[in-house]
Amino acid sequence: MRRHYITIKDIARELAISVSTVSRALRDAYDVNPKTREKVLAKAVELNYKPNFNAIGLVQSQSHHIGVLMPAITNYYFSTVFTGIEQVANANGYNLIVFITNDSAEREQAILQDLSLSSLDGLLVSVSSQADSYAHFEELIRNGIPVVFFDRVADAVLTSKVMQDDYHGAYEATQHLIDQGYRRIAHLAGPDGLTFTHKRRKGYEDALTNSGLSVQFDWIIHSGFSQECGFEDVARLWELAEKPDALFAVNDRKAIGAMLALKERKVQIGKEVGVIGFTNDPMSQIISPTLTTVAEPAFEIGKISCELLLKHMTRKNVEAQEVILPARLIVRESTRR
Amino acid sequence: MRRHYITIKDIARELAISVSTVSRALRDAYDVNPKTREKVLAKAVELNYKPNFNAIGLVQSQSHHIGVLMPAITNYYFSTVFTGIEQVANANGYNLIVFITNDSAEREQAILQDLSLSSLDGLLVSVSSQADSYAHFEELIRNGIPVVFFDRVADAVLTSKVMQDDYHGAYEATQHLIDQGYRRIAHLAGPDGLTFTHKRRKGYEDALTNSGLSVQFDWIIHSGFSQECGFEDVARLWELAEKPDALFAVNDRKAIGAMLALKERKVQIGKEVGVIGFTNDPMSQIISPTLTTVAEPAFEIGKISCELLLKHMTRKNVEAQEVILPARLIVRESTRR
DNA sequence: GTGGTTTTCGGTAACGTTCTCGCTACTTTA
DNA sequence: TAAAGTAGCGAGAACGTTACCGAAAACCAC
Repeated sequence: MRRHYITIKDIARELAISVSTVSRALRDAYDVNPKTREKVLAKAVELNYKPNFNAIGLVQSQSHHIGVLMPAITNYYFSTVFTGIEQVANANGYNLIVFITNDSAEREQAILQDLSLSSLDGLLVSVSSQADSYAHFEELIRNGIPVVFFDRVADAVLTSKVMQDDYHGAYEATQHLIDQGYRRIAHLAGPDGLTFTHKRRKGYEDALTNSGLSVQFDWIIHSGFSQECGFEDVARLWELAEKPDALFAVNDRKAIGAMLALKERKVQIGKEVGVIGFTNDPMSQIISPTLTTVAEPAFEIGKISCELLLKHMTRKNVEAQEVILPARLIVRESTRR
Repeated sequence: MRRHYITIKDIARELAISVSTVSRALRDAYDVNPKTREKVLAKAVELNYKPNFNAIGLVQSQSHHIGVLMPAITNYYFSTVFTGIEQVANANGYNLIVFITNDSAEREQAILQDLSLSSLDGLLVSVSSQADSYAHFEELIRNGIPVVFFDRVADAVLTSKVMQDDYHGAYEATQHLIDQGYRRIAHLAGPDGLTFTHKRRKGYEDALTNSGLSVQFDWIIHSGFSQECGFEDVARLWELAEKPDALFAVNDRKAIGAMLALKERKVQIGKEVGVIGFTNDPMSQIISPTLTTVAEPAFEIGKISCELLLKHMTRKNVEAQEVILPARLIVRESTRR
């Protein structure tokens, strides 16, 4: 199992100089003659020297690794956020270690439990929807490993957070439905434990009351994020005596599930019942009628999260900040009468 | 930047025993009294000891990291493969380091160039479509770092590969079109450089000739994987004097782009022109008419790739093998007349 | 009891790198 | 021309852990 690679000792021996000098030459050229530096660099290329990050990490107590902990990667939003993270991390010479929780609180706990403090310089997190304890994150931060939350944030933890404008996005979405003449607007909400679930619900409720419409609690259904959940939510709503004439879903997948359920009931989407989602998943342009939605700047969120984390990692005592990026209403056919 | 954590030295000091004993007790209990082992374990929990993987990696010359190098992660196929990889890696105590090439050969080269040999125990790869040189992979393998290819494999490199049955999947897809009575079948093919592009094209061509149909070269268009490419390909095909009456696309996104182009031209999909894709992207069930496709076992491919890599990593001289998983035709509306 | 095993433990080197400090030799200054 | 400064380099310790080997202690059989 043991392998031997070219080390700075090999370079030193071949050039008959000390390892200290080689080490200095390879990094930055202070206290080293330009000529020797050239020689070292040339020899390093010749021998195809690659630094041993374990050794560097050991002596500097850092790893050049950033952790990314999130519920899933098989959907548009998370994979796009991740791509943004990757771009920034890579440009700054950091590698990404990915942990997928499958939206399970136990899994999240287990991952954080096993996490070696020495193997990560920082952590980007979107919490699972059933998470109940955030002690592990606080422990990480206490131990000098910065944590930045994105999208699904843990309010209680004092650190930087990056998210879209959930409240105003939801408000605008609901307002748009009202403007289109819909009056009995239901909300297919997300899991109860998440911050943005509440923000989006609040935006929905405020838009209703500000227009003089009452909030009807049996038109608000909390469930998961999947297409199936949206489908089932409609089934429940359509058992009510007074059915809604519009649906505001917490995300596009749920909205799509809802649309499929409406189609099954031969309900004309748009004309009879308006549907609006959240995310701007590419699917929203594929389904017919095309889905009105609130676009989240996923790629930007990834980039900014990572940039913020790097700031926390390199500078000391950067104070925690909340970055809220604007969400944008995109009107399509599903809310056109 | 320096941090201090609990080490085995701390445990040894508190228990007044040697670090060697602590080290043995924490790993596996040979040469250590069960009682002392218990004491060590208890103290480790009490002090919240976390092993330093840099130090372990340094002395054992391994990292407990597996690299995953792929063109993108923002699509159904790759993100699902990745989830499969993650499941196996995690179950075996390995972390995943992700590299995204954005399907750029230069980017891929740069990543491999910078790769520290000590920071990875193995690598899973899906090559970029413009890749021209595979020397870096061979160098890795020579240096004792196993490489396993999945989906987009590099034929020339002698190592294990995992893929779906591209040839038979394409053959079956084309045969299905023929069985449905389509006769002028075009192929929206993938980039020319990739192995599976050729396999799928071969399957398509063989199915045609075996049914006595001729292969018409202006009905075969090679382009990228995106929806836009599919859209443009149809535009080109519809300029021809003799238009096709069916389209076999190399993947679902392209098929969907093609469907959008057909809809724009008021062509009735299924009835007038059949369309079939490849992948079984969830979008294929959302679009209407729903898209007939060839399902790839993406999750399985991820799992098996990682299992195979682990085998190469742990056992010596495991011989390279090619695993080909069956692809499954799923008939939907887009090929129903 | 004596000699020989076996069990259990500790000392020390090693992994590849950086870091601190001190030394030499050359250059500058008065 | 001597004193002072500076550029360039090397020796050795340190980072946290495992691996190897030898020694002490406990056990066993006769």
